[in-house]
Amino acid sequence: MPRAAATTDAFNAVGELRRREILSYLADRERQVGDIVVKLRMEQPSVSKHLKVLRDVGLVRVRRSGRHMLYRTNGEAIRPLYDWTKTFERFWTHQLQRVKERAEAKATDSKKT
Amino acid sequence: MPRAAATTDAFNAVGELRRREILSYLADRERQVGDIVVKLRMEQPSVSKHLKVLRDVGLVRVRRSGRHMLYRTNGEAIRPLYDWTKTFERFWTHQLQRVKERAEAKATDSKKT
DNA sequence: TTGACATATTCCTATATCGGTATATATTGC
DNA sequence: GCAATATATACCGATATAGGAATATGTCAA
Repeated sequence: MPRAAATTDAFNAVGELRRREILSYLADRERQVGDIVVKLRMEQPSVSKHLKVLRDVGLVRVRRSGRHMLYRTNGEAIRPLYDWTKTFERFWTHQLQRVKERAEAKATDSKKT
Repeated sequence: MPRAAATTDAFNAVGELRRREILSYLADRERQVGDIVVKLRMEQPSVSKHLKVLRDVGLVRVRRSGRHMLYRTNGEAIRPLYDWTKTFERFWTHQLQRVKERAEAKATDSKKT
């Protein structure tokens, strides 16, 4: 059994580097497919296919404008990923805490000497 | 060409639901493989294989203790994922902002009437 | 209507899984 | 050393890709 279809799971969809690049590129503003092709230097069919996956999983939105299709990132769909990763936040904030404490301890030592 | 190997990319490794479950389970404390098997109701070989992927990509750490292997989540390795998702944070914070503003506007309206 | 442009879809191939079963490799206690 | 326990690895089958090339679909402009 292979992995769950990318079109089913945002985590999975984002597992592909190219798709992350596309999402970042489409975060700022609407872009047409051709812009992605040029900017990210990918084949047009490849871009269309990635966009389909992202659309199916709700990570991007589209609207037609004449001959063009304008895509943009649906940032809110990334929130579940953010929330999940955030449950591990203590791992690095504690790390910073420790670094900070050590620095302070050192500063105190310096004063003593 | 299939997707980049899961052992190469933490995003990809985390694209698998079972592995996310394992990571969450191993976040609190060290656990031996058998515990994961029982808790998450997975076949032992399956767990070992997922753990190998997670190990290869640095998402978990191991140490041997007698006959057991003790695994724990390396939370810091999740930080890059957190950082990436966080670049989209404005999408939902702005959303909240708007909700808040609308609520305030409504409150003001009520006062007026 | 026709041609040009923009995007989507289809077909093909190679490959990376995932789960399951069987087996191999520790490590401990007797 | 040997049985028992814990974990890892090997092998198999089914399937979901990802990219490339070719083609289909859709839309505008003349």
